[in-house]
Amino acid sequence: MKILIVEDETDLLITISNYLTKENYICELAENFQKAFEKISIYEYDIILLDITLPDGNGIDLLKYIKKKNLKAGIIILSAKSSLDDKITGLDLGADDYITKPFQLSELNSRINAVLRKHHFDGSNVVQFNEIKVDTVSKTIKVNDEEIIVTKKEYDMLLYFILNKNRVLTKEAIAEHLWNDNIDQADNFDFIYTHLNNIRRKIKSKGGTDYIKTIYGMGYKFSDR
Amino acid sequence: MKILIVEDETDLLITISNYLTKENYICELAENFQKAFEKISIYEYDIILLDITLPDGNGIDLLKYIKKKNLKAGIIILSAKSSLDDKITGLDLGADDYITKPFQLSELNSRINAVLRKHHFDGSNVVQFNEIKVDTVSKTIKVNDEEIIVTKKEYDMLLYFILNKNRVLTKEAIAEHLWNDNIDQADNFDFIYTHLNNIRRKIKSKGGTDYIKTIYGMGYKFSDR
DNA sequence: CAAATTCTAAAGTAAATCTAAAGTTGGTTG
DNA sequence: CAACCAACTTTAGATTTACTTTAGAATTTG
Repeated sequence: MKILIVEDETDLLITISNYLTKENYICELAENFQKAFEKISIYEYDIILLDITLPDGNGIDLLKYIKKKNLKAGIIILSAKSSLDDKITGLDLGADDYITKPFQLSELNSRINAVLRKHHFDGSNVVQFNEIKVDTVSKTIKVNDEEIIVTKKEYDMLLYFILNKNRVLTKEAIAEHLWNDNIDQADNFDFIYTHLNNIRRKIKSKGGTDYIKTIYGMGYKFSDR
Repeated sequence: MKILIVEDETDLLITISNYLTKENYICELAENFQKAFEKISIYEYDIILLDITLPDGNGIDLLKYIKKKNLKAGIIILSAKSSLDDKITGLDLGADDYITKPFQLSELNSRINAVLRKHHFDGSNVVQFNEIKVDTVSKTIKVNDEEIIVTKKEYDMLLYFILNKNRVLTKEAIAEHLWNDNIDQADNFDFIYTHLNNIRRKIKSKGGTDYIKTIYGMGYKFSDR
């Protein structure tokens, strides 16, 4: 899961990023309006953490822009004061949750989980596709009710496939979602092959179907047919 | 075990905290409604000691909030007078016990123990997982009926694992539960490794099984399988 | 201040991730 | 349709990251 953190206090920005990275999220950082705007225009995120007060603009405007562009990201507002006005404005404009600084990182984490559940997982903790079940709390995967032991990257990749079933995903899209932007974009993405192969092997080992169809020259499609 | 003490008389607050810290509880303090509310929204506690009369609000409202959020903390009300009304209201709203000021600290301690026993330990003083027995009164641990000598941190950590068996606990979650909030969140939690290693070594020394499974990149899970 | 506990740091080990290269398949073109 | 190239698959192993273990420094406790 990929998160954009928009926050002008650099210390807090780094603290949040370190914590969420340890919790196995892919994090990208924006310390002002301008950078946040650029990133939002270019990349897709699952969650955006949005500080309202930025040195060069207002987070509310970013929120409006996100909603206008109809982006699928869940939005959690970070606000310095428990200002009821800001809170109401934010939630009215379509933010999914609101957290008042200072906050405990574990609290942020559980709110992120709640928003992800609501937004991307149809309200459940388990994302299922036929005989494959992904438990997003214990971060485990079962095939025909037998657990397969997967690494973080394998887990992320399989979840990304299932959440984007029936859509062709290019290697570039996969790389963009599973790695943050300090990876060299000009590189070839051959390392994806290795992870893909591991997932396919592990699913087959429990008698699962290989739903990951190779679309030659295009990418991959996770699908029944 | 982690305790939140909500009490506006600073002297009493400090006195209780000092005493309970010596009794090996992790204590956090809130001297008004606002702070207590913030802490309750953010952290998990095993016990909350709740003064009803606060300068900026009513403890009963906090109690309602705790019950509404369905928090697992046991609640003991501290009340200045033996006001029967407050007592009945508190217990009706789901408080677990009630103690009237002034009280003996040892009396408070035994009430805390009783609530913990009822709430977390299924009514018993001994929490058991196969060949491992934790006696929560004498705070001793037996493996195959032989005592292992553990330090406070080791005792707390093992009890936390057993009470959260079959759940993956991240290093962050462990740190949050076993240390109070003056620990620097940005830090790495490498010191956990040392305590963990000590627990594993001591359990093995009496022929016990190492139920603490390492989930690489995720955390630890105390489990049979 | 002596002893025990807790934390820090560093060396050792294991696992995950990435790289590279050999093998295979599919599509294109003469 | 045969030959070739590009894209994908698979495997081995190099690199990086995460965890384990140990020793000892710093802190707390009696």
